[in-house]
Amino acid sequence: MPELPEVETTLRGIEPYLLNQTIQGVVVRQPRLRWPVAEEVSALAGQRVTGLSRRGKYLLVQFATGTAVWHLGMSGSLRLVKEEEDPRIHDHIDWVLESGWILRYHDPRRFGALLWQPPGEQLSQIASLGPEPLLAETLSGLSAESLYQRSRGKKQAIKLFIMDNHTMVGVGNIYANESLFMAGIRPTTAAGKISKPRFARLLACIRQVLAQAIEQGGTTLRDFVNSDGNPGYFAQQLQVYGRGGKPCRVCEAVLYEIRQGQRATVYCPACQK
DNA sequence: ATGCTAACCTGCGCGC
DNA sequence: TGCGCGCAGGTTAGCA
Repeated sequence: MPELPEVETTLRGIEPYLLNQTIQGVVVRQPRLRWPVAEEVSALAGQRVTGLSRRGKYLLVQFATGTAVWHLGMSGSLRLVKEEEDPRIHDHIDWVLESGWILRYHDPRRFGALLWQPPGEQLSQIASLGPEPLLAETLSGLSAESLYQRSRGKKQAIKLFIMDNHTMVGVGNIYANESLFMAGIRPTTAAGKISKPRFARLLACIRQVLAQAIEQGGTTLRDFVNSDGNPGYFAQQLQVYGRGGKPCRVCEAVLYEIRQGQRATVYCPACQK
């Protein structure tokens, strides 16, 4: 479920509850996630959260002894609940805080993960990530120029190219569809055939779509909830995602739905060339 | 390297 | 109503 905006929404929501808090206890009801829940996490009692950040779709929670690295997979969510609230099905992990709040991880499909990164080390999953789309170009190195260079000779469809975490992080299926619509680019076009000006436009659209989605608290299709348990509101602004067969909101043409890389792609045959 | 597929897992909606 | 199928915000391993 969560793409960059949902992870960012989660980060902003949990940060005030977690920063400088001491972990009182950890409960792992189901350790079998995408990878087994890191052993080190169970030993966090007594340790204080010194910082929180996001890298791509990963949430990083820092302690003096290392960093807990959370990924929400397709259906994961983190929320704050009061200590007396009973866990429900698929509530796999609790961090009990000294404040009386519990950070509770819920994930029906269990594609998420909770890993541990020792100080000075970097997990392979983090190390291989491409640039952050919302960082200033001077900091991230992501630019129309870099995308143009990276894509030369590639036959891979542009949609798969921008969803590839080596190209840039955070762009999942919803926002790839939406960004390409906004940019007027057909998702099946070979990345290697996109001109530099079109990459400039596409990158601007990706940034705008992600930023707007963050402002709206993310997109809730089924189960995404923020740290308060509330949905995000960006779904109301989706132009193409989930709208195959319906009329384009701009030109009324019937939106096409196809499959790319086992994922639904929706586009307007008239607006996107 | 590139590019594609299958796989991990649960739940839901649809057609029969 | 019940059952089987296909689909769902992600990522990686493995193959040609």
